[in-house]
Parts: sequence; C-alpha cells; structure tokens
Amino acid sequence: MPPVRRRTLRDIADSLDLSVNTVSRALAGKDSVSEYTRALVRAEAERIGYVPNLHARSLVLGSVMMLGLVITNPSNPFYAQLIHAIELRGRAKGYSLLLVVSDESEEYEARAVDSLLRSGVDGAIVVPVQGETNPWGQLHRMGVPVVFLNRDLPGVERDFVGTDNRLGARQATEHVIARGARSVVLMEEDLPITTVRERVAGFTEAMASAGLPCDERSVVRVPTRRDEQMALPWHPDEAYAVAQAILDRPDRPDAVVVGNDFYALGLYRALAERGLRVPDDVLVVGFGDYPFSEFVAPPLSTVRLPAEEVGAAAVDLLLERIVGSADPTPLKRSFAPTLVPRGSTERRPTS
Amino acid sequence: MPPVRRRTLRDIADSLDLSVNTVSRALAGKDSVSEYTRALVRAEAERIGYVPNLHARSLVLGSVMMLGLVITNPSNPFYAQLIHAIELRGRAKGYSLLLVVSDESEEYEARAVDSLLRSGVDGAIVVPVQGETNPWGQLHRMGVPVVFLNRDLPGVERDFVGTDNRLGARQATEHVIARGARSVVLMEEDLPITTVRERVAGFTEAMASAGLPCDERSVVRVPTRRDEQMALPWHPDEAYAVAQAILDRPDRPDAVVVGNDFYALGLYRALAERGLRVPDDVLVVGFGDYPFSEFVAPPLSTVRLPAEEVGAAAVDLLLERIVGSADPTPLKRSFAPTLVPRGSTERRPTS
DNA sequence: ATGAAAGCGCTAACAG
DNA sequence: CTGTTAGCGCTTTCAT
Repeated sequence: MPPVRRRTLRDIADSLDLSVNTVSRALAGKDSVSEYTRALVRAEAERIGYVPNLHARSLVLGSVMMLGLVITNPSNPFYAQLIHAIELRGRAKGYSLLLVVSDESEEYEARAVDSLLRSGVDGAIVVPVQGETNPWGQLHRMGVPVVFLNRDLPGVERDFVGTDNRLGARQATEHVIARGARSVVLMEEDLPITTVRERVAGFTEAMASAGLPCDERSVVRVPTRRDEQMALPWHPDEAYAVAQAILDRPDRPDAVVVGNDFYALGLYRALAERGLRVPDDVLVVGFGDYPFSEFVAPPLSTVRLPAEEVGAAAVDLLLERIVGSADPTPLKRSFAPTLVPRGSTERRPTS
Repeated sequence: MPPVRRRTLRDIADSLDLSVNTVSRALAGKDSVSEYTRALVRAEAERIGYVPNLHARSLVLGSVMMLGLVITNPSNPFYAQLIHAIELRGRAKGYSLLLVVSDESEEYEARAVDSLLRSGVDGAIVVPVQGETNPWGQLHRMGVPVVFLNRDLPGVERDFVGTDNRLGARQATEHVIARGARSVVLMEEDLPITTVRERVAGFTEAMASAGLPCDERSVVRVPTRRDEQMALPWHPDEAYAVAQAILDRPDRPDAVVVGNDFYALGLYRALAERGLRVPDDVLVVGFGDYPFSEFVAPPLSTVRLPAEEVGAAAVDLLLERIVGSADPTPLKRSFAPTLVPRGSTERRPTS
C-alpha cells in the first residue's frame, strides 16, 4: 500500500471549489469567512486528514513554533527533569522541541549553533559548555533569543535561569555545622563552570561565618571526563578515589558536602570500607536530590533543585523574548533550592 | 543593535553578480560550476555568515533531515541513555532530533503524532504508550516510517528495536537459582506493556526449567502511576510497600528479581528494616543497571541493557526505511542484555 | 558553465 | 465574504 500523499490546502480548495486562500483563512480562524464556508472547509479538512505544513508556513511567517534545547548530558538526572519540564511547558504554549546534546564538547556546541540556525528555531534554551569559546552570541545576533539554563556565562549579558547554587551550598554547609561538624570538606566537580564556583563560594561563606577554618584543602576536586561520550556525567568511581584520599588524611573531616549526589555514592563506599559510620563518624550532604538518594543507606540529606520551576521559567522567559515586547535588559533568575535533611546528617539519640 | 537579517542565496548572488541558481549549485557541491566560481561563492557565503534555510529546502525536497523521538519519560535512566545514543547517531548521519515526551499518556501520544506530522519529520522512533489506541499507524500511512523502541506493539506489523527482556529475566532468575535460591519472587511494573510481559515469561521459564514452583504469588505487581506527570517513572516508595508484603509472608522468598533497579531500592529498605541481610538471607537482582546500582550496599547484581546498541540500531533501521531501498518487511531486533553479578547475589565464603 | 522559469505549501496584501 | 497576485528561500527542469 503506497503511502497517502500529504494533503494540502489545494486539495481542500479543489474539492470544495474554493480558492486556496479562503481555505487558509477558514482554517486559520480569521473572520471574513462565512460560517458556512468555514464549517465546510473544516469538515473537508478533517475528512481527508489535512495536516498543515509547518515549513511552508514558517517560510512565510518566519516562525516555526519550535524551540531549541541544548543540553550537555541527558543522563544527568537534573537535566532529565529539566528536559521534561521544558518540553511540557513548551508544548503547552504550542512549541515543539529540537533537542541537541553537546556532551560537554565545545565542538559539538559549535555545531549545535549551526543546527539551530538552519532549522530556524524561534529561540533556544542552552546549558553552555563554558569552554574557551562562546558560540551563542552568534545565535543572538541572528535574532534568535537565547536563555542560558543552569549555568551562566560570567561576563556575558544574557538571560539566565537557574538555581541558586550558592545558597544551596551554604544551606548544606550550615546544616552540618549546626549538627556539630567542625572540619568540613567540599567535594566538587573540576569543571570551570559557574555552578561549581557558586557552590564553592557558598561553602566558603558558611565556613567563614561559623568561624571554621577553610583553606585550599577544604575543597577537593573530582576529575570530570570531558569530551568523552560518557553515559554518566560524573562517575561515583572518581569520587570514590578522591574520597579515599580525604578520609585517609590525618585530620579526617567530620563532614563532607558533595557537589552532586552521585559523589555521595563513592563517598559512602570509601566510608564503609574504613568502618566509618554515617552520620556518627562523618556527616554527608549531597546536592541534587536524585531519585535514589532517599533510598541509599543511610538516606542522603541533600539539596533539592527546583527543576520544574527552573524549566518552566526558562521557557516563559524565552517566549517573552520571542514575542519581543518586553524590555530587552538581560534577566537573571535563580530559584532557591531546598535542603532535605535525612539520615546522613541525623543526630542519633545518644542512648 | 538590531538583529542581523538572515542571509539568503539571493544575498550571495547579488554581491557576486551571479544567479541564485548558480550559488545554490556551487554550495551544494554539484558539478557544472567552475571551481573558480565555487570558491568565490564559498568565500562570500562564509563572509556574510550564510546559513541555509532548512524550511525552504524541505519544501522543495520533501525532506527535513529531522527525526522525531517520542519518549514516555526522560527521567527513566534507560531512556536518558537512549536519547543520548539516538541523538548522537542521528546527528552523525546529519539528522536533528525533535523530542516529544508522552508521559505515558495516550492523549499526549495522539498529539505527538500530530506534532510530528506538522513538522514533517522524515521518520520517528517511538516508545509507544501501549494503551487502548495505536495512533502510530497514521504516521506510517502518511509515509513517515516509524520504528518502535523498547516496547513493541503486539500484533502490529511494524519495525521494532529493543532489548531481549525475556532473556534478561531468564538470566537473572537462573542466576539466583544457581546461587541456591528455591523460592523466587518477581517484582514487576503493572503496566500492560510488552517489556513486562517478556520478563514475566523469562522468569516463568527459568523457574519451570529448574523445577521450581511458580504460581500467581510468584509475580507481584508494583502499582505504576500513569497519567501523572511524575519526575520518576517508578517510585521506590511503591516498591517498598510491595516488598514489605512479600517479606512478611510466612513463606518468605529467598530471592527477589525486580523489573527495574529502582524497585531494588525499596526492597533494600524493607529488608534492612527486618534485619534481613543481602545476600545472606535474600538474594536480589535488578534490571537496568542504573548509575547508582553499583554503589548501593551491597552492590546490586543487575541486568545491563544495551542502550548504545539499541539506540544506534533504531536510528540505522529508521534511516534505511527513510531511504526506502530496503525490503519493507517489518524487522524486529532485540539485543541481548548482560547479567552483571555483584554483591547482592554473591556467595560469601563460609568461614 | 551559467541563467531563466517554475513551483514546493502557505499567508498577506489588495481587489472585487 | 471571496478570489487574484505575489512572494517566503530554495532546488530542479530546461535553455543558452
């Protein structure tokens, strides 16, 4: 059975003996079409299974009703949630989603720009790789609004929607300090990205406020493999190795804050191997509240990220830019995360 | 600074005093253009930052170089991996990805069809919701090839690429039996989908082959919340509740196979609360090999799914259909998963 | 080797 | 209210 040729306005017009134009207007819901004709057209369109051709429309209207979403890695649970939230909100507003994965690679990122440009998306939501280059200015210059997601590009005046990582890290750090920690270490990704920088700042602040020592040994970096097509953004393995080093220090910390929940898994293992107990010997706080975090043993206290809000806000802001009515001053929105205290920082009854 | 108007072939043609046509051919790499002219055109295109308009091209060519990907939930780690693999392979072949999230909802799924049709994707890779309706036949009828991903639609003659769930479940079950289990329970999703059915079949087979009893109490269903926009596909909470019931049976099983690794988390908790140890008292095998599975305590034995292969194969098959040269007989490809034995089924040295 | 003309499907502007 | 004309940017005949 040969595929049914795609129907066009022409088909409807012919069989109803109308002009293409009238059919177009009838379907578009414009007035200046008699209700009778409109009904006729609608019925016929329905009958033959007419589906409008977006490309033809976009050619004349200049809008495709399509947003670009550029993500570094969909296997990052937070990004998975963001994809979900953004697709949902975009669709609710009538927009489709063109997804591009940059894999933390600047090369792919540059191609992504090209890809978005060709397909003429109306706007783009982008988690920038934050390498040496910033290819996103080009998109913007071509009249395609760009909203940065989660990671901001410092010194770049552009719209941004993300999480207040600084606040999150501060909350986490203050939490363990309130639980009696005196020697706290922060385990962070070694990517040169704003999220990390902010968390380090938040950590440092909290330590300073509490009058606790905080030097270069207080922040340790877990090597992140960039430019490798890794299924997982950060591997607990790497965190495990780093955790071992920390725990074997003569001045072993009594609390560890980690930059993402995956790291906590590696840390847990290193702790278990040394017979160290959580939270009795070492308090642990994660970042991200990934789906598994509540169910590890002990349940991981962590900072929950407002994925729904961030995703929806990014879409909303982008759409405002697309409509173009609003003040063009770049907007920076950070949503507050929430500390979720669980067993890994729970004060046990001293029985 | 007003956005730069998008450049067209016309722009290049004008400034070089050529016809649009020649410019088109020069850029398209056709012969019948002098090398000199071609170089000139290329340089000018580069200079003014020309980017081809995909919509215009698609209008005449009928191809957009775009694939649709319809996923039920990106927060499912397996689907996240598939998105990654598919985007990668698609891009390598020059295709962009239009992502639609169906959220396990038949309504959204129906709209997805419409969305894909409008945007005129060249083909679609689809995880079907498998409800009462099958809207995908329509796409196919309109000449848009569809490849089902992960879940097959029984009785529907269409291309399919996925995992051999039956084999996976058999491997998992045989594994615990080989480790001495005599009373095995399978915890499964309660969705009426082929993946679940296959796993139940594999489980049943393995039990039968070993001469072990397998009745309706051997397979328990974990309620799945459909039609709710849940960040997580299956919540360990639900599994936890079900696990409690199983473990409190007078004839408590000595091994549990779960349909996905998230369930194992809930099961672990129920076990821990009862003072039951893994693997000593109960063996546990998961399904999916999610990123956390290696790092829970004890490390979870699980069935690793070949996401890269499945994703790539789905793209390849779809592209074959798009080119349309191949035999149109529906192809069903299932890739073998791999059992990854870990601590949760490890025979401890009897010291 | 290059140009002119036609048309992909649709919408906007202008007539009637 | 409806039809005609024109054009979005590109590619494919068909000429030259």
